[in-house]
Amino acid sequence: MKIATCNVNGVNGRLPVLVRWLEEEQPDIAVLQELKAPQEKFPEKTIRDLGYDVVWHGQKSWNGVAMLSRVGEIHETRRGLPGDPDPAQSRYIEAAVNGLLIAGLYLPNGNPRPGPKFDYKLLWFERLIEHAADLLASGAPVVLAGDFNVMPTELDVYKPERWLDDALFAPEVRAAFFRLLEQGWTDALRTMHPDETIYTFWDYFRNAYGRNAGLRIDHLLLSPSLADRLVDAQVDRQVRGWEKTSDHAPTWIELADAKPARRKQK
DNA sequence: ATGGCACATTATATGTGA
Repeated sequence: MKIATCNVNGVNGRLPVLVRWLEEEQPDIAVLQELKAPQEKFPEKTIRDLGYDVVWHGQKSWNGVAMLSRVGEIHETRRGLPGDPDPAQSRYIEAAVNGLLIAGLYLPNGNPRPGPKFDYKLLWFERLIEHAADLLASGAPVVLAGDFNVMPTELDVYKPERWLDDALFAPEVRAAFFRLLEQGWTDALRTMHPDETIYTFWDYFRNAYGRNAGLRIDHLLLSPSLADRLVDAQVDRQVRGWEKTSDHAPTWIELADAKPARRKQK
């Protein structure tokens, strides 16, 4: 089963890119971020016509998250984090799909640092860490996927020294990411590619994509039972080269089928 | 330190992103 995350940077403005990617790569489950569309303006019919069930949490102008599935119905379990510091911002959606619990998230950018936006990022991160602990404690097979707006290590940023004061690479933000991982989550991309330079984002300026001046900020984190089923993790970096594309490339994992439950011996 | 680009908005400039 292939599970993908993509920050689409405007679901309507970039709908042709999204449709082409879904047709070519056919992810079984996908989470999307930065819809930049109010609830009533989500292109539901286009997505359903491609064979996907879909739920979404829209917001005018900014943020907005969605989940797509072509492997069975989506059973939404929550939208918004418990104790969300600003419920008006649509940044979290969670659902049971095909035997998995999938969380799609869009962590705040947090720039400029210092400032109220950075404080909000840290607060949101703390709420996520608390909720993630509950998800792990449930024992369910969970995928936490989305745009985390964090480069975890120096390997994840083209010029680390230039990003030290940025909200995406600040020490306290990276520390929060590692506190989350230490609960027992597996960073799927990094686990499959331990030493590789692998990015998920290239900005629109200065030919960043052409120069491979990128960042790895989109992540898929796996609960322990799913980490055992991880067989591949990749970035569809070619999508970043298409016309009118997002500045993020789709990122995905492949999970092996769950082992059937052991039958009792007679 | 700045600005480069691109999205959205009861737009024609501004806020936001990373």
